[in-house]
Amino acid sequence: MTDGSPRRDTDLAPHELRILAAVDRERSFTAAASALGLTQSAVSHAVRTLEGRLGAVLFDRGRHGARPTPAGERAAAHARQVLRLLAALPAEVREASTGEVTGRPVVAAFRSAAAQLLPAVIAGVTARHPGLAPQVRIVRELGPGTAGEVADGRADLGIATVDPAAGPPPGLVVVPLFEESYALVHPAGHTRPKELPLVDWDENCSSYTRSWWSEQDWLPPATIRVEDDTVVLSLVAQGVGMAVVPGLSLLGAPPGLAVTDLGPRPPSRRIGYVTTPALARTAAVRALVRELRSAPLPAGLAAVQRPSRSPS
Amino acid sequence: MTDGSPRRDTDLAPHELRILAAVDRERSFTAAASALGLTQSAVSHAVRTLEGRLGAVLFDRGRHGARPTPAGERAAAHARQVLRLLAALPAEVREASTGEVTGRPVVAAFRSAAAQLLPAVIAGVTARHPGLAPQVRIVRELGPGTAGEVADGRADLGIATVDPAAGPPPGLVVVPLFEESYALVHPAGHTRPKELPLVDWDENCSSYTRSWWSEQDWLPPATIRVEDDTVVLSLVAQGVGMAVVPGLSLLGAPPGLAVTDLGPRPPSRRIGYVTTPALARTAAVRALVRELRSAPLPAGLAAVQRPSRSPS
DNA sequence: GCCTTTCCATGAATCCTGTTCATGGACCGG
DNA sequence: CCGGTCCATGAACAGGATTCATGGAAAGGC
Repeated sequence: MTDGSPRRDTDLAPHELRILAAVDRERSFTAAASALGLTQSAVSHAVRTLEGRLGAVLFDRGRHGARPTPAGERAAAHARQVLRLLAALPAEVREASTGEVTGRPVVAAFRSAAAQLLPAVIAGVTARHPGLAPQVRIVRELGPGTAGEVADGRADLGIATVDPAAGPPPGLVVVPLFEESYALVHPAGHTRPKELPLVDWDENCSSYTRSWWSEQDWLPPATIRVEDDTVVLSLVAQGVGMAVVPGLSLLGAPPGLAVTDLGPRPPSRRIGYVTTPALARTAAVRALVRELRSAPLPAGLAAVQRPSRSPS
Repeated sequence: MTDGSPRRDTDLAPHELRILAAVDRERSFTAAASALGLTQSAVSHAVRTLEGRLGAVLFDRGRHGARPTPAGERAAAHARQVLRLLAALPAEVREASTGEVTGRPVVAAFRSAAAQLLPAVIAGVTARHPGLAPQVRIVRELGPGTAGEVADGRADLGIATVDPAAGPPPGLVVVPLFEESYALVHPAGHTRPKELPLVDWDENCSSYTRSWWSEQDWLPPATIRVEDDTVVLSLVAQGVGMAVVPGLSLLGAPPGLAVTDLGPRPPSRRIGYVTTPALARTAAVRALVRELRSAPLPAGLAAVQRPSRSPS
């Protein structure tokens, strides 16, 4: 049932996958070639034969370079996933043979998590496994966000906000780890913070706070939208407005801020990790997840009950 | 960034992974070779270079063949995963490029929906996607009903009656599609149908008609309960009683029946589809849902306003 | 013990194919 | 109209995967 494609001769070799990914990223054959240390001709030939084998045009060639078609995008994303898994293999073998955990897993995280959560995790995991050198990749939690990074093979592990209502995206494993409450920040010393405009930022998936807002009789007089939660905080610190921000964003906030609880049932969001089933079994990712679980919680975070594994 | 492990010379090619998997499975170089249509020598060479590249002994060679070491087992398991992922790539590209959807999705539906609603959908979707072969599974809408089939992984898509009051069950997506009115059926030519006993059936979740009944001053003299709506109709056709049935059940009714409207505000129920978030993203399920939406409405059904998608 | 069988190992030869080289064509901006 | 910048293409090259033809080692039969 999973089948359905006519058996082609050969399957795609790693270097072909790499070419695919490079062209997709660089949007140009020549750029991809030089990025890979190859000739433009090699890339051209490779893409050509690939397209023949897959029976689809993968890139629209034009004067402006090579734009991936929908098929090309899918192919490149899939290729990156395969490459990622492939890259994990040597480390796996090494771990099984010498018991040593190695590798350079890429962790994608949104800014505040990378800043407040990951340092302890990275420190802990490298202390435990000297051969492990995690790479952190900061990604805005917009659109596909960190989960998209994992899905597209650009990361092994993603730290993401988890919407418990939405099911996991296909092919990904999502596990909630922490629950994080939002709090009200306003300029220290301001007498009536509620009369200030609300400062919000793009990444703040307002769905987490929406239900809370709907229960309030208070509506902010205006909304200022900025790019980043750090900008939010500095604006608030300068007295421009107030904001409702999650706990992680508050850590490392500039001075001049006052924080007010949002009552007994503040809005909250969940933070967890995202990976693929295959990568979840690798020693490197397991070590990272274990460290994430055992790392000391920053203030404002609460561990989420660990769901017991249901027998399949 | 696309990188992941300390730079080895080359990374493992698919045929090497295949050899790894085959030797692990066959526990013999020669057997693996013949299974792959290769020479024993080729396998030997390949394993040798692999071991060199990975820096670990993968198989214990002995008189009885080749036994995988722990490292070899991990390597083979990982290799199989990579191969599986790799195998999925062509189908994915094909789907994205030609829009050709393949697969054998299972659709669970209650009888009348399967009989009146699905034929057009199946016909339409297979016409549009020759590679798609949906399976219909008729389920009595009792207890967990079609939603239960989806929740238990026995179906990809369920056609269910939707109670707008009840929230969606955890882990499922429920989307209403049609509104269907109930009507009164009675034997054709009967002078006083309201004096006949009411024929009802198990699946008829009376909650949809209850509020209507409570507004009537008319109460049927007796109730006959049967198993199935087709039985209801044939009993009514034989003059045994009258019944209040939804529009879908009326289609394809036996002759000898008269249908009477139940006034300006007849009881009604909603029919929609049920699936999981993950399945909702698959091309097969999406194609089916699209077809459900665009299929011509059988008489007696009205489309439900399509709720707009909230941004994530 | 010898001989046979069944494993895997190994070096040289072969064939395949990925890559480069050296072009050519299409298009855009001065 | 002329560089400049893309990608395409055919022929030549080079590297490596595979085969061929061996050899060594161990186990079982006699």
